[in-house]
Amino acid sequence: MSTDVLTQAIDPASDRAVYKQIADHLRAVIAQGRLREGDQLPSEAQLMTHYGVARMTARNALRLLQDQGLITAEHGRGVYVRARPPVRRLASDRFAQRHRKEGKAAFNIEAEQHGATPQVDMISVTETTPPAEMADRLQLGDDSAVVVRSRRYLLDGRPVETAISYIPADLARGTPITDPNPGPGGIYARLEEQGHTLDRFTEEVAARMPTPEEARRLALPPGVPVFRLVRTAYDLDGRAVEVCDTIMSAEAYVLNYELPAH
Amino acid sequence: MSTDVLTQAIDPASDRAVYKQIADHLRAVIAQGRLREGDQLPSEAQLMTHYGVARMTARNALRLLQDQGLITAEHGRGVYVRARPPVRRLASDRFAQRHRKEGKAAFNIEAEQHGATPQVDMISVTETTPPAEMADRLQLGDDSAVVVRSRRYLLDGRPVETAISYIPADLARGTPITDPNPGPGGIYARLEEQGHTLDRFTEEVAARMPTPEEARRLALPPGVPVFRLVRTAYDLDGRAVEVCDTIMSAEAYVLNYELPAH
DNA sequence: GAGTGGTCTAGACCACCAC
DNA sequence: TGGTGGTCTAGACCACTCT
Repeated sequence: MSTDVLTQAIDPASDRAVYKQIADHLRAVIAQGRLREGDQLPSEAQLMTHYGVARMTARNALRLLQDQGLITAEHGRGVYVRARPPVRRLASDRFAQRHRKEGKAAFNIEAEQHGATPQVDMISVTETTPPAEMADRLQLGDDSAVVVRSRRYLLDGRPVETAISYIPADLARGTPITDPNPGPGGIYARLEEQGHTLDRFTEEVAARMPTPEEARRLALPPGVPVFRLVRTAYDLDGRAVEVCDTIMSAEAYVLNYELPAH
Repeated sequence: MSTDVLTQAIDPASDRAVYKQIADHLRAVIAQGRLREGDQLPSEAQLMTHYGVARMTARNALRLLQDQGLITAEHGRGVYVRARPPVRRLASDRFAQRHRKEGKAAFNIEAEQHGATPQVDMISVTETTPPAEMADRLQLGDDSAVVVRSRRYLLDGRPVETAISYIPADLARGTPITDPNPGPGGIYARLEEQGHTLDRFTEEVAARMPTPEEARRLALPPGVPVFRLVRTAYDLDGRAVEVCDTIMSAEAYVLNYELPAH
């Protein structure tokens, strides 16, 4: 029942709030490895009797740890030390031409390297006018038409990222880019076939707490932030040919970049 | 008193918890711009009377928004829509040699571009053995000596990031790198003076919720994640000459990178 | 002193899970 | 059926801020 990890007592004379002291104890137990990933924490009732506090006080302690991403509560089952998903390291060359030429999209290449099964769902393709932010990045007027490709990526059945691509409509019309499945190599391969050889990408990385909608779509537990990664693809003429707005569980990713020193 | 934003009523027949419905209302009010940055939300007492709920229910609604980083509670004053600090965009060329040659450290260059006053405090320099992770990155044994430089950066008096650098001791001994103030151009300029011309950097970007210690050192309000950015500097021989472990308020930064497409 | 949020108590009923 | 967490009530005392 994991009551055996409850060794410390609280100090009622301390200025520190009781629930924070309890959280400190539990955090230390986890940090020391006395409770590991997937292990069950003492129940709220056990915390109440051990520390001699009301239920709200015990719950507040657990909430603190939950907000820090250390534990998850499962209704009717118990509270557990959070199991971290395997981290995916995104290399800075993941969009290199040599990978496209093998006829594979970046996500699939990457999934295979990890021995995971890639999957894409919630695909939609529409044509509309872009949000102002995306129009700016594409160097287009707000009233220009863009093809919007929205989809969600999964690994082994678990959602890991959502992405929305914006492509100027004049580049996409009449090509497989407007199809839900754009074919081998993905839309970058299709753009290059249209004569828009890709030259470089820029990526903007931000991190924040998810909106409720994002938490739902990515099945995120509380206390897990998301990356927002906005990638712009430029062709050899310097024209922005695509902007991709990606939301990823921050827990599941480490982003790798190379910077020249000169 | 901002009671005027309380227009909606809750639906007691709904399956959705009452506190979540209240949070939804308040979130919508903020999203619509009817409450802006710095504006005060209704007090807990006002929420109780308006929605006809107990105090805990009102507090739970506010806590939800706080965990999402939308509001901050100030003891004795009220609850306010969170004011976002100005975002600093970190360019991928910020460690370029041309900047070092102007005799400035990357942080100072960048602060000036934003018209902010840079400052560094909590500086410490010690010599010790590196944590295993850092020893790996430096391609050193665990028992090798490294010089550890720890410091905190502030803009206009507000902390924005902490950084810990690890430099192989044989590169640092007898140089200003072991001084709290390493001189113009920072430690990268000193390393180059020692013949270790920098060739490239790698950066690893992760994001997560801060530890309590990190939240304290960066004065982070609840609901704000941090970036962890680990940069490794390599000289022309391919030797890792420094690893820098940086923790930054994710709210205050957008990271920009350039990726070649070939 | 009045109003605010922070902490804590002692109960209640509910939904979910495992046995 | 019993244990778990989720929600909610109705109070209490406290620390902090502003006037």
